[in-house]
Amino acid sequence: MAHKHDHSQAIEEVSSLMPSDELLCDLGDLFKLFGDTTRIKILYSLFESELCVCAIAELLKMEQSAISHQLKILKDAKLVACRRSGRTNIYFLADEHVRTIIGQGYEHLTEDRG
Amino acid sequence: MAHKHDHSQAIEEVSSLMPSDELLCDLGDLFKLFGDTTRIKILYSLFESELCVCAIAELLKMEQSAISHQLKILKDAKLVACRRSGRTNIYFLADEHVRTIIGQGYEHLTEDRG
DNA sequence: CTTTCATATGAATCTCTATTCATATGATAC
DNA sequence: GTATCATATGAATAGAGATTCATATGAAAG
Repeated sequence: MAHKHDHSQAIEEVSSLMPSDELLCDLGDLFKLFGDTTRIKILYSLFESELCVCAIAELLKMEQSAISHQLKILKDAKLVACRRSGRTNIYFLADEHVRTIIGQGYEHLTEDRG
Repeated sequence: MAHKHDHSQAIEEVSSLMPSDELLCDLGDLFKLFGDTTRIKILYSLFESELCVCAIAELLKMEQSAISHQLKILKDAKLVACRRSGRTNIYFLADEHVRTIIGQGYEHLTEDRG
């Protein structure tokens, strides 16, 4: 903490531009949702059409329980929502930011460097 | 895995639109980098000016070692880079997508719902 | 060359979290 | 009602990862 060379000026400048700790924390939590391959796959699978739980499980070749747990996380974060249809729960994207955020990441990965 | 109701058609449609497993995995890894408050703060602090390690540590009120570890992760991912200046290492953003991706998350959090 | 400063790094710890297993809930069919 | 299907959920496990501590490296000053 006690450093010898001074950078208090730079720190002051940057400090004044930094968002609140709460917002920065929320930002981290938001991106954490996208930071898991299973959740990314689930979100991507809902890009074009709504799907029931077992369709997603079959598509991703994963257990139904694992998918349900992740869907709950995404639902709590309001990134997906669902509606009942008979015995099945149909999930769909609930936030258009999902597309743009994943799209930006996609661009970053597929874009030629330059 | 063996479900009784059929959704093979929906699965086929979605399957054909899904990116490769490798890309989806890379996407998850990319967002994982933004899914940590410390790394978000580091990246944000580099938005306006380059900074040395101990300036970041002082700014975030964290130990120098913790910052160094996270900077290594960000550097390995090519999101930041650094240059020597005497005894200090000056870090700076190495990828403009950092701004846009964080910006999208910021918009999502601060935008009025509607 | 020795000392000091700035940073990097390896190991250990601790926390967080994704998955699995077992089971509960909720809805339809019979 | 009972049986079956679809989903949700709690507990346990296991793996990943963030921080700390101690120490190593690397550069400049003396």
